[in-house]
Amino acid sequence: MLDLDLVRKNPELFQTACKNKNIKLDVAAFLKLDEERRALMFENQTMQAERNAVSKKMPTIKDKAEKEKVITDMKALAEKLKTEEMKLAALDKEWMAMQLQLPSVPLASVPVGKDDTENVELRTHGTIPTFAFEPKDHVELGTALDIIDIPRGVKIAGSRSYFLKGDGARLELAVLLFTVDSLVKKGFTLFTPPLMANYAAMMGTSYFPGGEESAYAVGVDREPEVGLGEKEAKQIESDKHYLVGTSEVAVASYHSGETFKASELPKRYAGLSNCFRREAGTYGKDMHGLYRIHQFQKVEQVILCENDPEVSAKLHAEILQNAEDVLQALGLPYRVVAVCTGDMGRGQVYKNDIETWMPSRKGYGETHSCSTFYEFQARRLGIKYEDPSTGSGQAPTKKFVHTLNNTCIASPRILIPILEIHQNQDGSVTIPEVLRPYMGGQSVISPRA
RNA sequence: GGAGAGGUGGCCGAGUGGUCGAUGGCGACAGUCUUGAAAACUGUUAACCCCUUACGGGGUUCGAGGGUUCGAAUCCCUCCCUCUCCGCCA
Repeated sequence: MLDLDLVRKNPELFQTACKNKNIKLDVAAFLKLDEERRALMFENQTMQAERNAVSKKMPTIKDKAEKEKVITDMKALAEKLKTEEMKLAALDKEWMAMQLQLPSVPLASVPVGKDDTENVELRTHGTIPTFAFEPKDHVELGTALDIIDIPRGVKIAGSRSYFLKGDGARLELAVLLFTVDSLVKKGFTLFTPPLMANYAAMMGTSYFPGGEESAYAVGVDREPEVGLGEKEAKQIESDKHYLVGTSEVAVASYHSGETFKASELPKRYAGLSNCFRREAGTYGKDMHGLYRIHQFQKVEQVILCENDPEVSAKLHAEILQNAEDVLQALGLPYRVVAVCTGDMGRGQVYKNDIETWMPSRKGYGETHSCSTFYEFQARRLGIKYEDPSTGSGQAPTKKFVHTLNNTCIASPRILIPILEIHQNQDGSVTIPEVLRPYMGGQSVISPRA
């Protein structure tokens, strides 16, 4: 939820943000509803005030006849209040649904565009490799090396599933651990968070409403046991949890409802987790290999900081650099793009993607996503801090923190460029030097004899 | 899975139908005293929302949601969560 006062005073600002972010919302219609709601609230509160006043007097009324009359009157009032409250509840529901659609306003520097084709390249790093031989793609390489097994993954878990095997699984762990260590050295606190989250966390991080189709829901009726019939498992509404698509959901929610002292900020957090994505609506897209799959592992950076655009901008640059440091250490060429309005989320005010060169795609593929939210998530999550700049004497003003997050590494997608770029003519893959300590000193993955 | 206990303000903990947003304690903040500190004493200490330019007024919140009632922290129902013991288990 946004600062509604801001929306009320600058409707056109938010209408433009809706347009640029491809969000279908009539801000004027929302504000009209907002006004109706407030008017009805005022009416109801006036009735409630009367009821309360009379209730307070009630014990002092001794006269029987008078008491009878008051009770009769109050009965009528209670009746009326009840119907009005039902009206308000209906209005509230509609209001909340619209309110959650409201986007944050992108910074002025964000390019306006309709989708990822209109993202703007900011800079590139590294040299795009050329091969003296016909390079293989990661699936060919991985299959020949017996480190990736997609057909059997599909056999067990359906399309977009895979096994990493042997040195492939070890390579993944090595990349993750190397990344974790690099962040820990920079002062980040590592988390292994819950992989299941409730609605509040999904909503608080602004994945819901809107992203329900992308998340797996768990909390199923156990009755239709396997083998007893193909009756569809029913989801128990009250017991429902969602498999997280990123540890950001849990890590950013970690402090929900809490208030920091300013001296405790910023928080530099890193989450290591499996990530689950239904990839609904991507049928037929990126079907080859390990690019777009349902389950992966990711090291995510999450920052909570003061409500100051300069501070969060600085931290945005910092976590972007952290990811770049990892890519550079792995010897992977990449580029950084400014994500345009149409390709950014509802809550984000600024976003960069890092795209890593993938020979088999003959282009850059998205591997990282670095977002600044300002207070959008913090408002939903209720994360505040005491602003020290409050004049001395009285209670400090509480402000919402700014939140940011960025991928530091996501696997197996990152294995695509690692395998493809570091492949050798004989089908072996040279392990990047920084990963070797995590693989017992091994320097190359070779075909088995 | 079986049995039991419990969820009240920043924390602890009273409160079982009515002037209760809630006694008391702790903590925090401010002041008095003190060279300073401690102690002692005094005072102030919730969040969110609505009306109002403001002063101020009002509403909601005692795990959540429903119900009974003129009136609910208190009675009834459902759910969620926490804790203890037993069982099972990585």
